[in-house]
Amino acid sequence: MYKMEETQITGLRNLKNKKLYMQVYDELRDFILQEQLRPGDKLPTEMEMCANLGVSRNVLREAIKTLEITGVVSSKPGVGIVIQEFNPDFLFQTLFYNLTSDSEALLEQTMAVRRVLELGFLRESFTTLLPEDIAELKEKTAAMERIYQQKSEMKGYVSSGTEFARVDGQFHNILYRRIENKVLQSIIKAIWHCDRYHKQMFRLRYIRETVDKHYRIVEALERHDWEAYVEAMHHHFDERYKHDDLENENNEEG
Amino acid sequence: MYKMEETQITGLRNLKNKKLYMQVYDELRDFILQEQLRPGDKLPTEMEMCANLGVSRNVLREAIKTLEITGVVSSKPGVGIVIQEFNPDFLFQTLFYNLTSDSEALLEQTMAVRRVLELGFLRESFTTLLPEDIAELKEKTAAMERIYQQKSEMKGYVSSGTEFARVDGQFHNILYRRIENKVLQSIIKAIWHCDRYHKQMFRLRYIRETVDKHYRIVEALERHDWEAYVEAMHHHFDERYKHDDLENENNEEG
DNA sequence: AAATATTTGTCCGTATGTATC
DNA sequence: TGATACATACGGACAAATATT
Repeated sequence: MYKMEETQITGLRNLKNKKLYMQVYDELRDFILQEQLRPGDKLPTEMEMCANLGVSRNVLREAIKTLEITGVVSSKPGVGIVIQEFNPDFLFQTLFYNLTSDSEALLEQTMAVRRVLELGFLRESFTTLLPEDIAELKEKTAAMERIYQQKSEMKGYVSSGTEFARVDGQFHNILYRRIENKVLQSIIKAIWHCDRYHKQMFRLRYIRETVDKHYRIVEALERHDWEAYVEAMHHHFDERYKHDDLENENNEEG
Repeated sequence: MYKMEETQITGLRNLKNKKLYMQVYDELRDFILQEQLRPGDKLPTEMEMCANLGVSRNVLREAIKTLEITGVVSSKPGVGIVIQEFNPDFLFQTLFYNLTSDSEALLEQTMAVRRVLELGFLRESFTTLLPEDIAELKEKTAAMERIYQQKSEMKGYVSSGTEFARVDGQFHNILYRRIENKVLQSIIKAIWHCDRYHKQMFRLRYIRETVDKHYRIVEALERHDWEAYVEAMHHHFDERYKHDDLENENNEEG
């Protein structure tokens, strides 16, 4: 069936300063890669792997459970250990977990990366966007406008900041979704998740400006005007964090 | 000292469909958040936590080891389990791990992201680099040259492709390490981890060209010539995947 | 400097529950 | 129904690393 011996580093304990369960974890990931295991495929049984790697059941399980908790595999009694479809849930979850705990700086660093990425793929975005995408972008901008109206009238009773961030995320997702690049899309998606936690998101003035910026982007795209698109996108990012003065208009929702 | 009882869900086994080590993992993360543990703070000892949570040491360790492998804590014999500074390395590593296991195309998509990121932060790289960094870059290039020499003489018996990738990764890490952006650094690090699996890495001609490109980059930096640096970096990335013709010079090592 | 206590690292054995045939 | 294969969970034991006295 599976021959772990081939890809196995003979003598796992060669790197003696590294802990065993770490080595086993690395080994297992390499094994999955090198055997090109696909979702649905099964790993050897625990006992087999213990024998092949020459480690105890405990050590192996500490590695396997890490794979399971991070979503790489799923193990069931009586069945075995099955490779799972890639699921970014764990990534996002831990990213927020860490970003929310402290470090405002990290959030800004993340935004700097986002800026470079989006601007770097601007031309590809422009050339791959379809008319239906632009229509959808217009729709999303309208949705943003509605959220703004609700917030300004009802003083934040109805729609939350995270709702606005969600639509904002969808907008940028549309911009880059025609580009055949899962990595780019994953990162943009992940970064959007962080964005939800940005305090700016709950300020009325920030929302107003963001909506306007998106109008400008959509207009440029509708005219199919490359220069204007570039300018609108730069405006979108470069003006974003200029307003450090606090307003305290809308501080509902934590 | 630490009072785990307060944040503990009384009766951990209430959610009977969920596996114990999963529950413990969630429990521990909540505990860290709720107690507001900062980097350097210690968790209770394994035995204490076993008692508080009412689980065996094995189950607890499966959760703890997940926290350790994902970089949340670090455990040492005689010391205990210490909260670590947030480090997104693991997240991006698993992100790219999943993406590269999908298909060949994704590897190129990853490189496209890398190109945009590195070129996007080029100016910041240039302005933050110190003389000692440039010296180190020169050193790394010399190391690459040595690997090339070994490979061309011994036909791949000595140094592996992954060894070359490692040095290449170090080179690019140096370029961007002075920029205060952990996210950027993590992505770059993660990407060269993927690079190890790129088939090009085992081709002699590719290595030769790569070494020359790095020479060019170092020279531009030594002259402190911004224009030349930009050109050298563009050359580095844009020429990278032009040679799709196979040579089969050096196909050792899987 | 040396002995001792503390804490994690690693291994073993056993019983239980679940899926498959 | 029974038998088998497999993961889940528990407990005990000793080794190794570190801290403390």
